[in-house]
Amino acid sequence: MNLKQLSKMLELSQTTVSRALNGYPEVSEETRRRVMDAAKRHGYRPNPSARRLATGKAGMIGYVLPTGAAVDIDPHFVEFLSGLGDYARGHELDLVLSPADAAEEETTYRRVVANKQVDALYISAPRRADRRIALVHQLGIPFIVHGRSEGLDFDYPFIDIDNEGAFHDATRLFVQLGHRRVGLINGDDTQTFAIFRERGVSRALASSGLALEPRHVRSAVMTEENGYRAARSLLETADAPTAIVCSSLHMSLGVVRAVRDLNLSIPGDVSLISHDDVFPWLKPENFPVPLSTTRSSIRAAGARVAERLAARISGLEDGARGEVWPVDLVVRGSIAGARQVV
Amino acid sequence: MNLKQLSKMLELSQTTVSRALNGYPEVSEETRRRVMDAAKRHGYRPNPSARRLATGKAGMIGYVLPTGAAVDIDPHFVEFLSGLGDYARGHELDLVLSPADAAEEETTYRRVVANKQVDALYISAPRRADRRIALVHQLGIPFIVHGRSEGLDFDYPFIDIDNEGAFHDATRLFVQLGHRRVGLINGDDTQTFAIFRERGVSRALASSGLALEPRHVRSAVMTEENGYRAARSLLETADAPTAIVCSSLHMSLGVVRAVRDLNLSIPGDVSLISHDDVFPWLKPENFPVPLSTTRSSIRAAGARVAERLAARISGLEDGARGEVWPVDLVVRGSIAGARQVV
DNA sequence: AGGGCATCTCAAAGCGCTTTGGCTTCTTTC
DNA sequence: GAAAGAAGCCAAAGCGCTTTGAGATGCCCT
Repeated sequence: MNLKQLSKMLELSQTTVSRALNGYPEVSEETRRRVMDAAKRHGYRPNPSARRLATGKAGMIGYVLPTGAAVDIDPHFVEFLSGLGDYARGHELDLVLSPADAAEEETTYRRVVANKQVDALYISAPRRADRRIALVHQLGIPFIVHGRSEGLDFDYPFIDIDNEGAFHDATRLFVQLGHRRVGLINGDDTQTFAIFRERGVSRALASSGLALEPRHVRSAVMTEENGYRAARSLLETADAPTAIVCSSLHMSLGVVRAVRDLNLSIPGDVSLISHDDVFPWLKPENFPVPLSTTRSSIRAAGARVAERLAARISGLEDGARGEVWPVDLVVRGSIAGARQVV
Repeated sequence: MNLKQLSKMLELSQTTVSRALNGYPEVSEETRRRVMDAAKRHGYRPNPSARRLATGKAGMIGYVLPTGAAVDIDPHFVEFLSGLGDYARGHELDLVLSPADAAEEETTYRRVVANKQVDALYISAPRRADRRIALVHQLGIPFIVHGRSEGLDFDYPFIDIDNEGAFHDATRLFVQLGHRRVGLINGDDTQTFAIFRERGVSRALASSGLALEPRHVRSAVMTEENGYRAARSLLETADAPTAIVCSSLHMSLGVVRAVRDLNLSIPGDVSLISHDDVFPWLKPENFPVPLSTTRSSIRAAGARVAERLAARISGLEDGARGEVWPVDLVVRGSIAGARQVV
């Protein structure tokens, strides 16, 4: 059943039927009702390919998925996706994933935009002065950044959590508990979120006259293994930190293992606060010692990104508003006062 | 630059240019070369929306993403996706994710197919007599199932790992080591993979005159927390199993925690073999006691699914061939002989 | 009564591609 | 040398929608 048939059936022109269906004002209410009814009764649904060719609108949002033999998609992605889905279903908004490896990323963005495959796209895990943001901004397609990038000479819409604030607060708590040597096990430090987190730790220490020693900082892709390595190398030194802020739960698994391997204990020898993106499959309260965390649901962020993307597509939102979400600091058993205040 | 302009420029008809570009035979080699050159030089790329309207081909593969407030996307998905991406990039094959909650799943499949949004789709995590498979089969769109479903009255193309064989072999090893009470901590037992795994354990026990006691079986969504619960309830009984086969690494994290909480040890009191889908962020060799595993890369499966999907789209593959991949059994420190052979 | 103005409807022109059917021109065959 | 066939190209008709520009129709006002 296509528009032609439907309009013939109604003895109206395609124009009128199309307008009635799409809510244009130049159609009488009666006609509109009649058309709507018939459409519903016959299960008429406009062919998206045709509509798309005519309007240039795709009805989909896009994401260029970084892939590559040496690239692993982060498990955070799956939770973010759950959130996107939460909004997208019920809005008949589909998501197009365009895999691209780093070398062809720009080409892929250009292709996706030039082909009008999607109406809007989002960018995640931005780095400093992220080129993708600049590119997409310049290409003029609606977009939202999940996270932030510094060093760009224009504003752009984003949603991010207060990484700096979170890690600042976590660190301040350590300081209040008497810790003077605080370590940071961070994610990949080319990413903005990691930069902000380090900044938060630094700032909190600084306001108590302390400093974040470079030798107390580690950063790497957030896997259990890297968490283990980082923790070991941090804890095996002479003036090891007595408290650690860690960027992910997966890394924290490694930290816990390292602490145990070194015959130390949490929180007796080392206090630990981890960031928690809220995964269903791994919860900080279920760690051997329940983990204190800075918590922010990445799933909620996904839903919000989808919502704003939809708003931008339909013109309800424009401008470059950035949204920064506060982060909860949840205290559990993994922290204690410093053994001896120096 | 569109076809019209390009053909005008070449002083050829659109027909000829189109044919030259798409490799039809009724174009002279010289003309083809000329066209190809011009196309490349001017960066001409056919508009996919137009092509799509004309041909009905979308150039994308689809996946109906189960979502819902109570539904969490499994982290396995992200690794599978990495695999899909491995193949898809370089083939300019995009993936369309259509989120749908359980109640609307069928509608969504119908919509996706009716709209010709994708040329093929895949289905994962099938259940017994999976209705999605029946639906998609009936709708006549090319598809591949990742996993298998039993109780369907037709054949269909799939790729799956030998879940039964894997868990059979793991269990047989336990039996050979003298274990007589083997427990199973399984994933959601409405899913086929879980059914196969249980079957594998049963069969191995049976061939030694043993039986898989229902009270030694647990099944739930594969999270750390559920692993913990399952292990505790299994190990706190009088005739607790001395060896456990577990369906996922995340669950195994919980098992390890439970064992420790009960002041037991691995492999002293309990031997453990886990299935490992090969996640970059969590590796069995890095468990407190390195975990023996049945190993199969879900990422590789993703790549293979994409490859076969592409083949089916282009008509290189048809029929209902099922592919079953063998699973490695990797022995590490988490298993030992039974303390006392009864 | 007739000009002016809404209001509602329509025919037709795109959107940019593929594909059908037909038309030349050239080669082959007997 | 005519018939047959092949090779190479083209005009035009879709694909199914949106949107432009214009044409009816009815109503009000002077």
